[in-house]
Amino acid sequence: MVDAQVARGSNPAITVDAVVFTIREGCLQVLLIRRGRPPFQGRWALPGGFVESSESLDQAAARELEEETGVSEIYLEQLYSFGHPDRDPRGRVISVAYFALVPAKEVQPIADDDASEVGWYAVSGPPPLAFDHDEILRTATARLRSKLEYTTVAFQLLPSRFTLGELQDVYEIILGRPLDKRNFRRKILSLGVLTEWDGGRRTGRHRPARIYSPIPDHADRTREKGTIFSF
Amino acid sequence: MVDAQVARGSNPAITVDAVVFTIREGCLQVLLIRRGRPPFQGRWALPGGFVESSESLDQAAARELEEETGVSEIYLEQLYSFGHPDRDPRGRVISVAYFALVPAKEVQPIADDDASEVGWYAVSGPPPLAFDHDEILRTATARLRSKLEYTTVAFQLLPSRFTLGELQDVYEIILGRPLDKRNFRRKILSLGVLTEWDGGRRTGRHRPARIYSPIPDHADRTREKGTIFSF
DNA sequence: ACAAAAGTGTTGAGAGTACACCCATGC
DNA sequence: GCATGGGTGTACTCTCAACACTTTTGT
Repeated sequence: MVDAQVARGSNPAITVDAVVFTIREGCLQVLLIRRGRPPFQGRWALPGGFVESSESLDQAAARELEEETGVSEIYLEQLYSFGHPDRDPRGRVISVAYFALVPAKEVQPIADDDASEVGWYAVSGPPPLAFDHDEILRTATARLRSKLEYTTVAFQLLPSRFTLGELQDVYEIILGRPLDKRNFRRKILSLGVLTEWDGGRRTGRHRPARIYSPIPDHADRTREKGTIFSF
Repeated sequence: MVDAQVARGSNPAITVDAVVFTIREGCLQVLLIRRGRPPFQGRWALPGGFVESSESLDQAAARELEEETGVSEIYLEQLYSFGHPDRDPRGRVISVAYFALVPAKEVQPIADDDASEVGWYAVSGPPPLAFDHDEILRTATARLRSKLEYTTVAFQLLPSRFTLGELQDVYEIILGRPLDKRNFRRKILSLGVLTEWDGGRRTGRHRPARIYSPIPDHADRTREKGTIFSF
């Protein structure tokens, strides 16, 4: 964030903030940066920044995200806009929040000049956050849980190839409860959006697992009627 | 809209635009105003205006809506933010769109100085709209259809007391297909959010109908698991 | 051999869907 | 008496939920 932009003109400033989720260390985590300047200097905050004049909101969010994570082509969707008049002590700042899902292994957070530190934190116990970012985080978490049940966004938290066991882990972590393995597999496979990859099995300490990947043109299914999932 | 606000400072201007739906003349209609000044002078547009410095986005939307309709306490929810750099020919303007539902009989649109005319138009065949308001309208219509199926927002399109026949008409109009009367009534009543009003029946040309109203603390049910409706 | 994750079917309950007739009133 | 919307029940289908054991590998 650049302070100079806040006060210019009579119009509010517009920022784009991103809630970037991943699954790491067995829990749902969110990407935070430590602020290098006031206000809230030293406080953790969601990555974000001002919208530039030639870019759309989606482009601004994608650019910010690429700056913080080095990754483009990640799942990104607009979440909600936050505009309480006193949410930023510097003046009127409206934040258009986005919500992103990344596979943990493909992302190495990058600290830039505004952010002295970058890190992943468990959503269940985040540090105190700057501005109203705790509210934004709660909103995003609720949206993620909700979308798990009627879309296939969860695939975005995994690499392009994964086993059904890994996928089930993602669901169980986010929903916070165990799921029945047989019902889970039957339902996922019946969606017809996964194909078995015949390049091998996931080898490990135990019985090798089949590897699946989303079918090529699979844009995350949203519900046409009824829920896709209701575990 | 006030032109002067667009260009001030380097920040984008922020507007709040509202997609106000109602059921009228047997179809889903939207409130439009005819623009009294350029750009798009004479073109129909969604009601809206700039956010004032001391108000939140929700408050700005509610204020604009009250100015256009004379009604407060209407159902209003944030829809989406639109920010393509060239969506407004005057310069960078970001619109936070809201979505509102009103009972037709309780609203008498009011023309103000910026709007030479105000009127209801069928969503199925609206006139050409200013800016990207056709995209906003499509987004809002999709959201309304979607929310019909897992919430009870449809109640907001009717007065506080209504018959099940009137409610079914609302669903059929918005979803665009006939519903089975027996299944509809069973499902709505099984939600337990309506109470029969014992002050009388809806008398008319035919057999008098029972009158219901939402139970007092009924905040529109969102789904806990599964869909509430899947007709 | 044993520990650990992979993989596989069936049954019962509940929700959704389809479907047809009588009732009460105004005209 | 007739036209019109109000009001009611049942049978079939399909999806969801609960539940336990065998297989395959690494160590």
